[in-house]
This record gives sequence, C-alpha cells and structure tokens, in this order.
Amino acid sequence: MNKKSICHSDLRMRILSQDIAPGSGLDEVSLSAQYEISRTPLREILHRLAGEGYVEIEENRGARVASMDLPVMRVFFQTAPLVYSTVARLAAENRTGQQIDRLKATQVSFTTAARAAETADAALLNHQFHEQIGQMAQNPYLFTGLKRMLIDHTRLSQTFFRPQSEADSARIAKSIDQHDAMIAAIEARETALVIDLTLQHWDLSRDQMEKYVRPDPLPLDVISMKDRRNAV
Amino acid sequence: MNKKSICHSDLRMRILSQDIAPGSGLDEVSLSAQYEISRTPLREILHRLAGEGYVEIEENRGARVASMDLPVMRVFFQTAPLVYSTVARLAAENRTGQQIDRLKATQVSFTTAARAAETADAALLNHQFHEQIGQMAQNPYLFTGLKRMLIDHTRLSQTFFRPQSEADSARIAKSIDQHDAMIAAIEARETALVIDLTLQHWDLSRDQMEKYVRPDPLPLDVISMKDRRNAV
DNA sequence: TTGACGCAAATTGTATTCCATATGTATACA
DNA sequence: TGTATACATATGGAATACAATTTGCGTCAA
Repeated sequence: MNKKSICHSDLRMRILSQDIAPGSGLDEVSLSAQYEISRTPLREILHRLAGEGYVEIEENRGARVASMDLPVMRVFFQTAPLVYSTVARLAAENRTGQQIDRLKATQVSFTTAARAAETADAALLNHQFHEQIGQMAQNPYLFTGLKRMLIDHTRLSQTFFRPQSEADSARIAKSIDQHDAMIAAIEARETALVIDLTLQHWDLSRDQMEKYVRPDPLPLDVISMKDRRNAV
Repeated sequence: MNKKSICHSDLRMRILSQDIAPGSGLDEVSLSAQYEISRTPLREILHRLAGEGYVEIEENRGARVASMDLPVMRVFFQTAPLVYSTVARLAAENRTGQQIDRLKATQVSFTTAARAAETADAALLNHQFHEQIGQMAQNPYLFTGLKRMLIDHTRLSQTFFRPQSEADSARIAKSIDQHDAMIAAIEARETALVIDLTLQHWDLSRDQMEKYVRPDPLPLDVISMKDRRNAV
C-alpha cells in the first residue's frame, strides 16, 4: 500500500478514535511532514475526507475535524434507530455468502480485541462490523447516511470498550453476543429478528453513550464544604 | 466568485443535466484548460466530487462520472419514498421562517423556468427545491442520503421538463402545484399532509422516470416487414 | 485605555515541472 | 496464425516553487 492511502485511512482512524479532537484544525504542512508526503496529495485527501464527512473545509481557512455540537447529537440519537434498523433489514434480504464470511471474520477480530480491552482496536473493529452490515444492504443512499452516523457513533462510544467496572465488562460481553446473534439472523434472512436485535444493540450502546455525553458528576467531597457555604 | 468554485458547481450541473454522461471519463488536462485553472485545483475538485458521489476515482485511472447501472436503479425506486417522506416530515417539524422564504423564492424561479420549458434550468431548480427541503430537515445523516438520491433523480428526470405533448405539459403544471402545496404544508407544520403530498409528488415523478428508463418502443413500420419475414 | 489602521508572518491556494504507472501496439517467436 | 513480451506514448500522481489571502500584533491617535 502506498503512503497516500495509508495517510487517508490513518487520518480516518485518528478522527474516529478522537486522537484528533472534533473541531480541531488540521495543519497542512505538519501533517504532510508527518506522513512524508507533500502538501498536494495531502490536500486531495483532505478534500476527500470533507466529502466523506470526516472534516470540514472553509475557503482560505483550511480543514477542521467535523465538530460534534449538541444540536447534531440530538439528531443523532433521534435518527439512529431508523437508519440502523432499515439497513439491518435490507442486509438480511440482500447479503451474499461471501459477505457473511467476511462479517464473521471481523467479528472474530472484534471479539478478541474487546475481551482484551484493546480499546482503540475494539472501537474500530466495531465500526468495521457495522459498516460491513451497511455494505450488505446494497443501498448506496442509505449507506452514505449510515457511514456518517458511524463516524459520530464511533467517536461517542470511545469509553464503551474501556471497562471501568464489572458492569462495563458485562456490557461488552453482551455486545459481543448481540453481534453473534445478528450475524446468525442475517445469515438466516430472518428480517424481523434482525431488526429486533439491532434495536436492542442500539439501546445498549445508547445508554453507554449518554453516560459519555452526560458523565457522572464529580464526587462532591473533592470540593471543600467550607467553600461551598460561601457559594451564591 | 472565483474560478474554482465556478468549475465545481458547473461540473455538478453538467453531470446532473447529463451533459457529461454517466460513466464517461473526465480528462484532467482538457477540463483544466476548459475552466482556465491548473490541474492541481481541478484534481481537488474531482476528489471533492468523489466524496459527494458525483464521480468515482480509481487509483491511477482517473475520474469517471458516477454510473447509473440497473441494480442501483432498482434500489433507487425502492428507497426514494422512505427517504423523501421522512425528510419531508422532519422539514415540516424543523423549518425556520428564513428557509420558507428561500424555498418560496426558488419555487418562483422554478415555476418560471418550467412554464417556459427551459428544460435544463427547470430540472436544476427542481433539484434545488428538494435540496432546500432537505436542509430544513436539519438532519445531516438523512441529508447526505437525500443528496445522493437527488443526483440520480435529476439525471433520470431530464425528459420530465421537456414536454412533448399536452399530457406532459399537464404533468408539469401538476408538479408546480404540488410544490406550492408542499410549501404551504411545511410552513403550517402539517406533517401528515406533507408526507402525503410528498408521496403523491414522487408517484408523478416516478411514472415519468419509468418511461425514461423503459421508453416507448420504436414504431414498427420503420422496420421493413420483408426483412422481418426472414427473421429467426 | 480603547479602537482603528497597517504591516508582517503564517497559512492556504495555484502553477509548473518532473516522475510513475498503465495501456496499446508492434514485433518476434512458437 | 496466434500469443507473449517489450517498448513507446499517453495519462495520472507528486513535489517544489510561487502567489494570494488571512490573521495577529504593534503602533498611533482619539
């Protein structure tokens, strides 16, 4: 593989893993130096990423990573069930045998990474898993929308695969099981079941993401109670 | 406006109007000469158009206009009602006053062009009309999918605004009326009505498009009946 | 002290040049 | 006569050099 496509996929990866934060600027000279390519191909990558929804380009102002503002997040939670379940249904109807094999392979890698708590890998492989289901749907119009959703979904679910408690590990195990069930249902073309499983999977993910958006408040004993008495 | 963005929007226009046919190759040197810009910015435009779904870029093979093969057309007709009606509902729920004003302005231009049988302008303004409804929905995930649909929809509906008969003119008039009704319904936030109107509008468009995909057969008297006797 | 104007440095945008890859044709050998 | 290989030409890709735009800072005036 050449440097250009490595750069392209690596930038995608870094954006998905929030290694480059939403809204942060992308400097052309430093990035081109980093990937050892010149500015010309890098700029072409940036334009491509803009079309894919990873970055936003403003005239004479360069490229920034796509932001994740609150209004869009509302829309994200509102739209996800519709898109995911529709795509899942179409996937069950249109999947080929080869695609099932590839999905199973991805699931094996995902399971390994998730059990080993390799956070970044697990999140990325989870992303790949759902993108492959999108490909099965054979519907380019819904697929582009799905890809946009997955960009934000993967960025939001960063904490999901970094277990902090027994409950977190249980959620990860459940997520793996749901993937397995989805594969079986898609392979058997059981559309109603696939939709049901997909919505369950979404519910699990959503609960975890809401924690990310609105995390538990800091423990109060960190703040001196003396100071608190003087508060307005 | 600078040459680059003119080139960008003009290429989009030419692809939508099938002035550049689906699947045809885009030569970098001739295009850059045509728009009086150098190859570097042109290539950036091509990459952007690739991200937007107008063209497809293959490594070391250059850019081609996105093809319209039959399997995708099936999916197009299958998906359109869902996407259009969902977007229309969200537009009615989320539209702002400014957006209504702009939509009305577009509709005025569209009406003029359609009545005057200015085919290319009418098709493009129709495209713009539906894209603006998409913007009203305030849903980037569905909007990208809608934009993809509109690319194919506009390319397929080229014949729609070139009336050949009284019936064609009547259809155009009906289409204009439907747009007016949709604007009113969106402004009044009557979601159920908007969905209904949108589906009616789709039905009208679909019937016409199917004629484009599967046109009336050539009149048989063109073929000599003598030759026909010898046929297998 | 604040606001506006202007200059300078940084950053993005464009053009030209050089290089790599692919395809088509011709020639030679089986 | 058919197929394979090699070479030439055309087309796409990358890098460097140059131009234009933006932004931040400094100075001067109100």
